[in-house]
This record gives sequence, structure tokens and C-alpha cells, in this order.
Amino acid sequence: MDDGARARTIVASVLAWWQVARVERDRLPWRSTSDPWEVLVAETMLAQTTVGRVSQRYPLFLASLPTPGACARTPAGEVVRLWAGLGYYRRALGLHGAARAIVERHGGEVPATLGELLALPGVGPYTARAVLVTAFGAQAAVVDTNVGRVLARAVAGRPLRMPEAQRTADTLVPPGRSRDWNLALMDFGSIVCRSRRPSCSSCPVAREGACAWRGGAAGAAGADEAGTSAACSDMSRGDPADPAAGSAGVTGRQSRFPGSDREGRGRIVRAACDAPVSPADLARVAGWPADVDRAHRVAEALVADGLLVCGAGGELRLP
DNA sequence: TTCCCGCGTA
DNA sequence: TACGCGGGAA
Repeated sequence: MDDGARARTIVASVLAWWQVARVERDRLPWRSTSDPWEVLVAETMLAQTTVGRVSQRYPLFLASLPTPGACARTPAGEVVRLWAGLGYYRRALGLHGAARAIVERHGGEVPATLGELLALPGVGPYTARAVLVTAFGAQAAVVDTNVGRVLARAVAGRPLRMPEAQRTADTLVPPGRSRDWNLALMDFGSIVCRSRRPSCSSCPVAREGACAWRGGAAGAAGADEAGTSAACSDMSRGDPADPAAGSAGVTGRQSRFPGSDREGRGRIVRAACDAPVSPADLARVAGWPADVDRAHRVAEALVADGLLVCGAGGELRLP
């Protein structure tokens, strides 16, 4: 099978798989809207936390801030409060900043060009293209980590850097089916072509012999949900190493969360959502009662981020 | 334990 | 190019 034929087979297989798989996910609240602001809010939330959590918070957030204008004239601190529990509070500030930019520069309407979207705070290549495709029906390819993984494994059979991954994705978009295709490919990467224990034995691409990584021997050996995770890179069993490793969008290891600055940041912000935090309470609130210096250092970073402001008495509150 | 997610900054 | 971010989930 040549590359062109394999690409067409992959597109057809993934779309056919999605016609069945989509049913459950179509019930998610953000799948039934093409309103650009609602899409922007959904993508910002989904980029950082899981579907179940976003499902709970998303309707409440939009009920309070249904338009960019409503968000723009709300104090940043109130937007952070509505964000409480989602984490990554700087993204709430980014969304607030984006809303203000949309009002100031675009008359309150989310812009419909890649360049204008990328110029909004907190909006990068993924979010910008997701809005273009989902809200505006653009013929574009959205490359998130799931898509990057599928491209590296099934299409290229080797790691891809981002520019190449984007170009590869661009060539696959079926004309007139941009939204369906992008949703299908992201769901496919999330559900079948997972990072860990990919479901090669039930994969429609492998079944067609169209996977550049697994080749035509679908589920014959090695990487599969039935095996251990180590099987994915077990060369002794004849498996080529996972091409997704080190490919576009793959993030490296993160330091452990318990005991980290991030944990203390989260505790301080959540406390400030309820009431201003006095200097005397700061270390206890941060969870480091014996390390006052550390609590103050982390709090200063939060002020520098614009997530907290320091009052006259040194108390910390939301902006 | 280990992995995971897109963006901004350094 | 590498890291910080806020935890949740496997």
C-alpha cells in the first residue's frame, strides 16, 4: 500500500469508527454549539482538565459569562472564582484578557482568522484552529496531543516535529468534513490510539493493514491493551518503538505534585476565592506552616502573575 | 508511582 | 528548547 492509499484508508477507517463512537460524546454540552465564545471557553477548559470535570463547570461558567462582553466587564477575580476547582488559574486570567481584547479590537465578536485568534492572550495554535474549525467551519487541521500521536504512529510511523505534523494533518482533512474529521481523529487518539496500552487489537486502521507502526499484522504481537505497558517498547518481541515518543506535542515529565509549589499555589488561590488571606495566615493556608519564606515567595509569584493583589494591610485578595 | 494537557515565558 | 502550571486518573 503506498502512502496515498494508506492515508485514504486511515481517513475512511477513522470516520467509520467515529460514526459509532461519536454517539456517547455527542451528548457533551460543548459538542452541540458552534457559538465561537462557547467554543473558546470549552477548548480552554478541555486543554487542562478532564471531560467529566468540564461537563460540570462549563454550563455554570457560561450561564454567568455568556458572551465576551459579559466576561470583559466582570472583574478578573470573579472570573477566577467561576474557575475555582478547574486549576490553572492563569488560564482564567487569559480568558478574561481574551474577552477584553475581543471587545476592544473586534467589537465583541470572536475573530475568525488564525492570526487574530493567535493574538488573543492564552490562545495558541491548538485553541485557535479548534475555534476556526468548530465555530467557523474552516477547512483546517487541529493538532492536539492525541492527533500528534496518531499521525506519528499510523500515518508516518516515525516521530514528527510540529511543523511536519501540522502539514501532515492538513493533507488528511476531507473537503467539507473538517469538523467531523477533526473530532473523529481526536476521539480516535483518545479512545483507541491511546498513549498507554493502545487498542491495536480492536483498531480499524490496523485491521485494514494501514497503520504505519503496526503494519498489516493487526494485533498479532506486542503493543496492545492485553499486554503490559512495557510491551509497547519491547523490542525483544519484535515491536518497533512507539513513534509517538518525542513526537509533536508530547510533554516531558513533570515534578511530583505533592509538596510542590503548584500545590501551595492552588491552596492559596482557593482560599482567596473565599476571603482575603492575611499575612499571618498565609503559611498555614499554603500548607507550609513551618516554611513562611516559601509561602511568601509563592504568594509573590501569584501577585506577579496577576492572580492576587496585595492590599494595604498586606492581605492577599483576588483582583 | 507515572503520565497527562496547551500556552507563555525564559 | 525547556520548564511551570493543578491536580486527576491509570
